Amino acid sequence: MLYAGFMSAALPPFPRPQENVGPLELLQLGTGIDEDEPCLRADAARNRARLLEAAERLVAEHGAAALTMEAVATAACVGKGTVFRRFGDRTGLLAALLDHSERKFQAALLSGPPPLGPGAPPVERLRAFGCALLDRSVDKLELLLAGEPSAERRHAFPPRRFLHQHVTLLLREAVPDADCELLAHTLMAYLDAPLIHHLTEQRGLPTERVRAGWLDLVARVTRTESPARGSESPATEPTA
Amino acid sequence: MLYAGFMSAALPPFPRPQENVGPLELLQLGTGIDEDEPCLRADAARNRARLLEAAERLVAEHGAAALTMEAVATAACVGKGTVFRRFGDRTGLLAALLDHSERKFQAALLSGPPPLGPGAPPVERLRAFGCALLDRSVDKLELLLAGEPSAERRHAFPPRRFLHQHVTLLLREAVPDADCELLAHTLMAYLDAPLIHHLTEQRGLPTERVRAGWLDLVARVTRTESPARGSESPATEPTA
DNA sequence: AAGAAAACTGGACCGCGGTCCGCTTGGGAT
DNA sequence: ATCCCAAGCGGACCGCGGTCCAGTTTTCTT
Repeated sequence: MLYAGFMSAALPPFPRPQENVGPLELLQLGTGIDEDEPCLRADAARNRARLLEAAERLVAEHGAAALTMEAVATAACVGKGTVFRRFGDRTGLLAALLDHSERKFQAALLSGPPPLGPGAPPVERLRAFGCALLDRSVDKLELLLAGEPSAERRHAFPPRRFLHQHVTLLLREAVPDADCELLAHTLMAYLDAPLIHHLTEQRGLPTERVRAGWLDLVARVTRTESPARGSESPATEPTA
Repeated sequence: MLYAGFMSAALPPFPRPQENVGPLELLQLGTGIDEDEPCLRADAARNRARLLEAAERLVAEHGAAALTMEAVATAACVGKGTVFRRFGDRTGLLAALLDHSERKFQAALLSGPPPLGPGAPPVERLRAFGCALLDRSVDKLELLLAGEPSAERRHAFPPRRFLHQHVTLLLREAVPDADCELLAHTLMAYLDAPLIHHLTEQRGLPTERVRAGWLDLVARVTRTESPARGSESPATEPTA
């Protein structure tokens, strides 16, 4: 079954899970996450807050992987159906938990100080982007892993699309005659939470090496030179 | 909860799911998939065959995404427990379905004719590798998507590790002074099934463009020149 | 203030992935 | 031929994600 838009082609479980974005084109310039409940009934808003608070507490207590929708509902003194109506599915709930951090990051990209925000040359912004996203991902790794969308939706998820779009734009400035959309996917893939998790937690690489890998990757992809290269050894690779 | 090895740290559901590889070091030189049941009781072997056949039929009939373990068990006239004992979990069953193709591909890499097999210069082998894997992935896309391991296990799965190792080795020949292990992750990420699915089915890119993207990526990562560049336009990018 | 439509609620319900455990069976050893 | 027991078996069982819908609450209209 193919998808026509963002949400599943099948009819949504309820009138509308509310937590999704509008038409696809919107997020091209928007934040990738719609504004906080534009018009939410008083009780609904209260329940939403309760749910988020409960979820946050449960994650802190038992870890994101162990978070169940039912437990959140119970902890918030609310019916299970309410959780799903509000957040669509487990992924949506986890995404909501990440929303704050997400927005902050997006804001920093769009209007923060350089080199992350506008004002610096594109390659420098790319470098900063990767390092910042790396930091953020390490920070929120548990939520990111637990909240990963299914394979079919992964690349269509608004936050990812937003970041991808950002990278694409920077690349177009840096390497105008390349297929920047594809190249952006490559760069984004390097920063994917499951990969970071694998590298840092399973393989035990120091984050410094991962960061150096990003800088090198940007250099290669944009066919520029690494900053500060040649003075230190080129990553020792204690492979196994 | 962190992982100590390949299978979950928790005790396996049965004595041993049988379908996994041995100790991690083994797959460094092995195929990444253990040999066909080295010693399997007659009835067990028969049931295994039945199960695979039934699964294949069900996938052909209803699609891989709709495949349920229970349905496979029923269709094979076998108890549900047997399916899980044999294949560990849904992912394992799907992996078994892909096993044939997997081995063929691995054999081609290890001992097939160049440029895929040994004998060609590393960069050329990388190019061929990507194109071949791309073809294979497009071919088996449905199974690959349906059988994707969970985020935590994804990069630790034997087939992936094997391919990653292969790319790492080629890269070490091509760019000796780079962090080839990380670079290999980047290259592998470009060939990930969910990304290919997104690009070809959701965004509608022609596979030709995706293939060109691979060749360009290899060129950039290895800091070489694209083959046949300059004659055609550099990927038109009909973005929005 | 009253009535009606829309939004929201909660918990019963379903299907599936995965586990458990008492029973069966295959295939050496004697 | 018989015994024995590890390997295998299967289906009852569990928990969770997700759906449904009859009833409730809020808010809009007049």
